[in-house]
Amino acid sequence: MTREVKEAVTELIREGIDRAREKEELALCDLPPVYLEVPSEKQYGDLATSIALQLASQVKLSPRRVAEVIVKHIPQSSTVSQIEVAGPGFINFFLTPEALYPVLGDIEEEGANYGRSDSGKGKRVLIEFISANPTGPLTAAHGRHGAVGDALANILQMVGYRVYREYYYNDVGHQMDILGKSVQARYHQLRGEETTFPEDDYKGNYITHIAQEIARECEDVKKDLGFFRRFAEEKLFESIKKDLEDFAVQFDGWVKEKDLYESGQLKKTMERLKKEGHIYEKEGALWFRSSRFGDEKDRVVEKSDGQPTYLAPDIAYHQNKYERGFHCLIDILGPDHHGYVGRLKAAIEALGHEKESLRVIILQLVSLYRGKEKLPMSTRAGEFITLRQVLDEVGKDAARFFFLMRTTNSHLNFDLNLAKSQSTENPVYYVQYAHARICSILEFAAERGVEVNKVGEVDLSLLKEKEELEIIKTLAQFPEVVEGCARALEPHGLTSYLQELAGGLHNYYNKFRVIGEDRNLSSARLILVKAVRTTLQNGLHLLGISAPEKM
RNA sequence: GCGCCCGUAGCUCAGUGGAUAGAGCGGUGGCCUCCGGAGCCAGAGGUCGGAGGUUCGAAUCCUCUCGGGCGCUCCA
Repeated sequence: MTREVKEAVTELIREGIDRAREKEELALCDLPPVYLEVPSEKQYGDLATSIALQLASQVKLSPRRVAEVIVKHIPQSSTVSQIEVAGPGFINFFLTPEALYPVLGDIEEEGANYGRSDSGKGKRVLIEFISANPTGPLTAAHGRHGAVGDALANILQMVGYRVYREYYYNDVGHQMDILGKSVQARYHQLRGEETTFPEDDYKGNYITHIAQEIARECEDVKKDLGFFRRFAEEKLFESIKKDLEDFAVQFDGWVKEKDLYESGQLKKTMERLKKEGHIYEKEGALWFRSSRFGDEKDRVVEKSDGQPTYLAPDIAYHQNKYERGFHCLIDILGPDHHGYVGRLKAAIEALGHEKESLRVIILQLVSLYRGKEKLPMSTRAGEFITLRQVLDEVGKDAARFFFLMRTTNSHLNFDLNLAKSQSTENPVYYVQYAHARICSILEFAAERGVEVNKVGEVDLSLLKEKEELEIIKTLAQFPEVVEGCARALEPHGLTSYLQELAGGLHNYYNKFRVIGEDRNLSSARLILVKAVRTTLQNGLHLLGISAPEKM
């Protein structure tokens, strides 16, 4: 509901309470804040408050009695048509159509900005996601990270944060060595030469493809391990960037581990921790005293062979984020990294930052299905479905919608057959179809010479069908839905909202004609469906999904 | 053994301490002379894994327990 309406109703409730107090019908000392909610079911009205239940014990009356007393003293108003006391003591408000119509004007005026707010107050946020190392192609699981990270960034921008999207990867160290050795061994094998594969080698077909490419294109190059490693990294990164581009996932910055060594950031950060007494030596290794900051035990940051562990550059990286002026960090990590959160938070606290300034989303696993059949997902064994395969098979829009449909902390079952099917079962088409349908209505209006007017030129009070008012109420909720998604760092609320809005439109379309004999009525209804179209567009845009005019 | 996530309709899942726990799909029965049937409508389907507790009120919070997943390394 719009803020204006909510404020008006809240004011009515306060007035009701005040008057009851003056007449000494409520012995009240302390008034808690009055909250309004949108009731779970339509029969309970458009807005409701549980204030009477909260006050009951204080004023020593039954909750229902408190509600009745308050309602008795609420003055008449043009926004509210009916007030009821229901259930254990809820006060339910039914809004007048006149209170709803202004939403249509707001949407027309704000257009692509409908749903925007400034609640983020321009605060700078760095959101880091995917951050897959270039040791193989992006998998379907990375697809979920990409979809969630990108959509979340869009949503946060919409509510007034300044958002920076970043991808971090390790381009030095053990894993990259194994990558180089895997390609090298495969290359020698292709040439029929004797070779040994490293332990834990990467086994995917892409290793062979890279080796073949080297055999084809790099006849005269000196081929030491460094060469294989660099070549593989470059090739894999090219393909990662291409995948992201086709998946419409944007990044503002790329940070590689090597940068942290070369800029001195790693050294600087470690020295600061040492100086402040957060690092100690034991058994030839350097340990970070993370247990002092709530981690379950201390962690090695430099191994006894002098090499840093994975944690060290990661601490330096996060410190670097703060030094660049970001004081609100979001990391999206896989469930295999949840044990990592404690030490990371310990580190940022040791470096003088608020623990709460880092929010970590643990994004649960993706299981791919083809109908009933579960598909294998093992990076090491080289048996996995790549993001590229998903994109080729179901397309960007369906893939993104499916990745976004669930809460981040529950496992996602992704049925490729379902995502691919252009049928009623597939929610992404359901939503897009509503958009295309409205475009088609507008086209029809143009053919018939029905003018598409502005809100001010139309008699909106002709919109009095129950379905029309329901749609307007749904439209009015959009800004709050976006706000809620931002607050919870959960984009999935938007997918269900869009399904609901599309459902309202389809239902309406089947029951009523937008373009009919009555010109004035047609004009009013055109305003309504245009507002639905704008809102669908805005919602889909936030999710990175297209809003096609024809399908 | 310890930590995190999940357990809600046949299936996939929503549900920020509030009302008779919702939606989509599937299954059943209807709706195309009509702006796009990739659509709509109607009815069926539940001991919210289980047991205690907290309070005016618990799917939601706490404790225990059972099932599934993922971690628990001087790996990344």
